[in-house]
Amino acid sequence: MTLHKIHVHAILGRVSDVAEQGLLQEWHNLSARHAAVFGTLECRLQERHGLGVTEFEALERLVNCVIGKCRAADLTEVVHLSQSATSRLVARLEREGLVQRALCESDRRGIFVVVTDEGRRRYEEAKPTHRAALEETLAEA
Amino acid sequence: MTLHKIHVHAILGRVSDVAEQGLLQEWHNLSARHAAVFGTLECRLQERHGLGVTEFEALERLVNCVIGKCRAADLTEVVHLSQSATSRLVARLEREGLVQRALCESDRRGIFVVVTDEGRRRYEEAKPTHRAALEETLAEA
DNA sequence: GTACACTACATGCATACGCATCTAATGCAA
DNA sequence: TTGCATTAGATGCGTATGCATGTAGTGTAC
Repeated sequence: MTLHKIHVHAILGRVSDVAEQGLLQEWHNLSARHAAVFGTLECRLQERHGLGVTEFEALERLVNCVIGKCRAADLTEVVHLSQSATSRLVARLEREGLVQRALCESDRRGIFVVVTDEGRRRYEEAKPTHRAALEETLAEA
Repeated sequence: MTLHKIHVHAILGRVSDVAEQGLLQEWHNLSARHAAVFGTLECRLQERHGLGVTEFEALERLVNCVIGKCRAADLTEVVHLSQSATSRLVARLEREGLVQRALCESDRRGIFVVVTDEGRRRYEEAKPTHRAALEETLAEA
């Protein structure tokens, strides 16, 4: 191996190290940022409105549906949770009277999740808290 | 209220709506991005190395300490978990032989968490998987 | 129509989490 | 020194999570 090749290796090594450090930094930023925002949201929504972040996001999705209902599977994408966790999330929301399960006539395996008036009320109540927390935690970076 | 003031209100209303939508979008991007990266990391590290994401990040912190040990509280910041969750994380790592708890002479309330040789080995083994997953999931956005 | 693969959602189970609390060590003040 | 507030970490408890699986409805191939 020539001296030249050794130098090339050393340089390529450093280049990939730099790239790796960049990725690592990006991931740590993302992670820290997410933890800060999610943590604040969870805390504020819980203490002031008795809602978890995922409960709130699910309600938001439902309220923004013109028909006020959507399939359980649609909620799964919104909350970034597993299918089973989403199922239990809907169960919690139903237990608190914020949504109702409705049969889906066109595909009787599925269900519609429907916001109740109480659900809309709780969502609208919590919305300013949610937005304020976002502004506070996202602005600072 | 004059017509002028009504217009100003309408404009300010739209301005704050736009700002709100921007924040919302930013949060949803952050959330989706985090879920994608974390989910992939968790999956790959678990199936190929039997490590969770937080276990890996804790090991990384320990290995990068020149002295190979740090206080339990230091790990809490790295993993973005509660103090109690960190305590149990250390317990899991210890049960698997990847770290050891050591008395901290200067402050006998605290402990040092020390990586074992096995811990270093498992970390170095998993590192390429971790980096590849980061590259894959962070590059695409 | 029957059989079979597939999909939507529910649920048992093991595990990880946060909160509240406990224990032990520290440090400061009277 | 004694007393008390504070801090580091461990742990009991209730809850949320994911995985694997169960149940029921759909759609297709024969």
